[in-house]
Amino acid sequence: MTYICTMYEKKLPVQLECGLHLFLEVTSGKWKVDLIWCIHSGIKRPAELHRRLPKASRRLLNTQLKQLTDHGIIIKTIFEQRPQKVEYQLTALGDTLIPAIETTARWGEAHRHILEPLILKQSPSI
Amino acid sequence: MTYICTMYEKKLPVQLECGLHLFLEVTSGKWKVDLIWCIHSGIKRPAELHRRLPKASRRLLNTQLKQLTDHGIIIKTIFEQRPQKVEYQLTALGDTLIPAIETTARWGEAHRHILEPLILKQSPSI
DNA sequence: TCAAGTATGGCTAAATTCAGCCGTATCAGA
DNA sequence: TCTGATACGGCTGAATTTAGCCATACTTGA
Repeated sequence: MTYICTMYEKKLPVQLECGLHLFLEVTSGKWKVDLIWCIHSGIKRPAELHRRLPKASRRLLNTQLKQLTDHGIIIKTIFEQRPQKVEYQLTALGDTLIPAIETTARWGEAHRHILEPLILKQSPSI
Repeated sequence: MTYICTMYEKKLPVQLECGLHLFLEVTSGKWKVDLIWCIHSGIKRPAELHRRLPKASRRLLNTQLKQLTDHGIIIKTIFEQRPQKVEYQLTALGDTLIPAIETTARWGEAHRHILEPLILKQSPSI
């Protein structure tokens, strides 16, 4: 078995019946939505994205940027100048994702006062 | 360390800055959206839900139903008759989730023709 | 009594995602 | 030449989620 770039060959089938599964397949990943949002906001370069999301490891950001690229959400442009320069931007498909993200984000904000304590409870002790 | 019901005590902090993280925190889970949708459609009892989602193990369905309950999305009613009977239904909060789910599902369906081949590619071989 | 339906959870291992260390390469400026 | 900036990915192990086997307890009907 040969892997590229720490990518994992899926052994269990992916669920794609419902459109929402497609949405989750694209957006699930610790920093993916943040990356989409940053790029949408004009933050284009890898180092710049990492400065904006300092809690993420550069390693994982690269991995997820690669996945978003593979899923057609963003596009990577490599400027073959010296020194090398890279920029990401949303594709047309990525642009269509923005309103959907805004909808779910508004839902979360509207119910944050209820959700936050419930999520943080997570009953760790007995 | 004592756990209940195979629940896992989280060791890494949860991200809740953005409202979308709240949405994902609630909906991420292999069968959660399906469960929400089935319950929304009037399928209320555990065995009935399992028949509708035969590819899911009853074990995992129970776990995710418990999490949805803990997050205030559904409510569990136990009828103390013989034999015991259980019914789930959406809470008021759960009801508000439906339009958000519909939005993302519509996004997925609208772009399925592009997304599906890209997701299935997942370059497993070199 | 035996099967089959209801409901539930303990347990182990597999699958998957994430964290973090370290190494590579190129280029600019002190 | 040393430092720091750009960019990238191999590798290991921890954290987390999911799969699947098996056991429990109750009730109804054959």
